[in-house]
Amino acid sequence: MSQDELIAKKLSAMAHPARLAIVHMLVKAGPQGVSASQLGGPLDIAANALTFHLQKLAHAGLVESRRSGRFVIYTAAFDELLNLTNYLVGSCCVDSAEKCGPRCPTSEPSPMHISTSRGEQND
Amino acid sequence: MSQDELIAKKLSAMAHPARLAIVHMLVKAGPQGVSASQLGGPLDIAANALTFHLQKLAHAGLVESRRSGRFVIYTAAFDELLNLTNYLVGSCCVDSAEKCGPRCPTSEPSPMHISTSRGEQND
DNA sequence: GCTAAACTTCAATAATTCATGAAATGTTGT
DNA sequence: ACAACATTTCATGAATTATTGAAGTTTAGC
Repeated sequence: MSQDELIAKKLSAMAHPARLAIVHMLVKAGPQGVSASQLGGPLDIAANALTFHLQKLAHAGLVESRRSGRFVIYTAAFDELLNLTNYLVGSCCVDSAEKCGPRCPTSEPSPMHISTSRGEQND
Repeated sequence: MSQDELIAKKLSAMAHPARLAIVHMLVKAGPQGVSASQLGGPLDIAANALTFHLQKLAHAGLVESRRSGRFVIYTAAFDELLNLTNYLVGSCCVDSAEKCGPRCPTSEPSPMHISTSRGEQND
């Protein structure tokens, strides 16, 4: 899977209002995570639909899950999310830096520039 | 259109390898932009397919176009892209900041936090 | 073991998206 | 006006994605 295909898959996973809201809740919640039912309640998503969406996000590597009693706790995959955002604007105007204005995201070092130790995912 | 729907639309627009490659080329090119044929050539996309993809991106507000002679020059909508990336990780662990680690993207101010003067888009 | 709760799987349908070929539009130069 | 180039529009079919209802699995408590 090419880099672009991998990134497109992640974007595609988030390109749905329900899933975006899920990711947002998980990002807000931080590393402690949120159980599936805690997500489904406020967002008003049926249980099976919730599973569908969470699996899509998990398959794209954007969320992780662990079991805790009868609950399944989901957490955002922060590294992957940061990778993603960095990719989107991380190479602004490399072909013509001198023509880019002061708001260019690469004009000053950003804390977004992190590297993970993960290899490429093989579907 | 809700905030989530608007963001989902933008993500959806980029959730395709060809469109992602287009955005990447435009971001790399900076404000000067690139003509449609200059995009289509290297990416090996048929002219009509290219139009399809560019329109999807334009409709999501991620690219802008202007005519220059017989060419149509496309540029990335940098503000919108930055808005987008900021949205994705901009509210990390607001519900439990103390439990988030040092890599939390909100743990130090980021140059990504910009505000635009644009109102909400009404489709 | 039984029951309820939390979650997942399955199956069918509806809706959207993408690729392709053919035709049309707009622009430049002769 | 004409020819060539750049881009867009239109129409079709294939493929993917989302929604819904029903049934199945795992865990905790009695």
